[in-house]
Amino acid sequence: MAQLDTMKRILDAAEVLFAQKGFAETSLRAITGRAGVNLAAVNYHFGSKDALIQAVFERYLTPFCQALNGKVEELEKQGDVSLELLFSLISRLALGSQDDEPRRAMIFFRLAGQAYSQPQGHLRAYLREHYGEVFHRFLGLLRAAVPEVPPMELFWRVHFSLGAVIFTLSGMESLQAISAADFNETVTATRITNHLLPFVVGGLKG
Amino acid sequence: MAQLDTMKRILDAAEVLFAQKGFAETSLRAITGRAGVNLAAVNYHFGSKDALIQAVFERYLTPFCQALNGKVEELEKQGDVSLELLFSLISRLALGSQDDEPRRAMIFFRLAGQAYSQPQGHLRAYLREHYGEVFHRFLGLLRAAVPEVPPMELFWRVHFSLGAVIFTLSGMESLQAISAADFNETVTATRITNHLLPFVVGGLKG
DNA sequence: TGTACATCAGTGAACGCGCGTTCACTGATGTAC
DNA sequence: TGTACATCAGTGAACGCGCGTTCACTGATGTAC
Repeated sequence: MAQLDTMKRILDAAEVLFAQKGFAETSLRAITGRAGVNLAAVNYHFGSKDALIQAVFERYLTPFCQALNGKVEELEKQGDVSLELLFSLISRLALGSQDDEPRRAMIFFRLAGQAYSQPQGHLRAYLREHYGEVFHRFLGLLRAAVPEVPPMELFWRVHFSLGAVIFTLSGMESLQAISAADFNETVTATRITNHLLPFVVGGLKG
Repeated sequence: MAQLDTMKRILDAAEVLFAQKGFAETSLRAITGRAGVNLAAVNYHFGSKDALIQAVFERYLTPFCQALNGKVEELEKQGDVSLELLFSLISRLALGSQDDEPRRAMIFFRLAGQAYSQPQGHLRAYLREHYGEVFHRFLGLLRAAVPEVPPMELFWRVHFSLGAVIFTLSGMESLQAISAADFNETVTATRITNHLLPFVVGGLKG
């Protein structure tokens, strides 16, 4: 147990447990137990439980948004971008930016769903502040891809799409069970994305 | 304070608070405080907090599903039903089945979202057992309305639609703020539904 | 009609429990002289 | 090279707090004889 990897062990454990059971339902004792570190280590390294939650987001979002930012810049110069291309870009970045399996992406979307549905939303405010700019630039590309949809309508439809994605990837565990029973296809994040793409594209066009 | 309305007062308060802050984050003390009744009254009337949660669902879902059941029966005889008709049916029932404002519907969808994302899902199992049949009959009508979409694809798209609806109505408070800032339109459940309908229809058709 | 008892909605105070956080402490590593 | 001190990751035990639940109790209403 080297010095520096205590933080990493905590982040890894927290990520999994937060996704599995939610922020409030996951205790620091559960996290430190899973990570094999001392209870007080969380407060020592992160300061508080809230700060730990934020750190979990940061570790995923920062590389993702950096990659997205680069791609957006590229596409802005290029012009004339299709909806399909934009969404396959997002899904490739979300699923593949990490070098481990897409389980990370699933975890992340579960977290995002929770962050979004937290009513007081200090976490949402934080995300908006740090990653809002990339989001707006992406929205610009989107607007150009479907010029026939008025801005307000597009705002709504992007939100609906976000809902479909987050809701689906949040509940993958239960979908796993249902899908395996009714059709014998195992559920993976990649496969879900393949189903999602035509739905979202169809929905955005109306 | 008559005898029987203590239960109603508790249910009313719980409904609002659960929707506002979530199940786990809402304490019995907050509920009974808002309802103006004694803390112990919840356990006296409902047995436990979990049972109270279930009762809140029942009070909304039972009349809704009864109404839906009747309509489905009607449409099954009729045959040749369009997607648009099916979804406007659902939205009319969800928004209008109660005699008070559609705030109830918003609350309900918020609750549904939470129930769905609870991983252990005893509540989900309960809902499935009690209201699963109506859902399956409705799904049959849906299948007939878009025969060109294969069953598995439809399964996924229905799930995506559910996600869009629940996610959106769950987060209405925050959307309220964003929408009011960017476009000056106040957000109501009815208005959201009008935006949702073309999105869902478009998405289902692919 | 009057008395004894049962039922039931509601109450106030306390229970034990798990939570996030704090604090005094240890022991290893680095730095100054 | 040796000693004194500072820094820092990590620890174990305890803290107070809010939670869901329980329990003995009250007081009103209904019922039997």
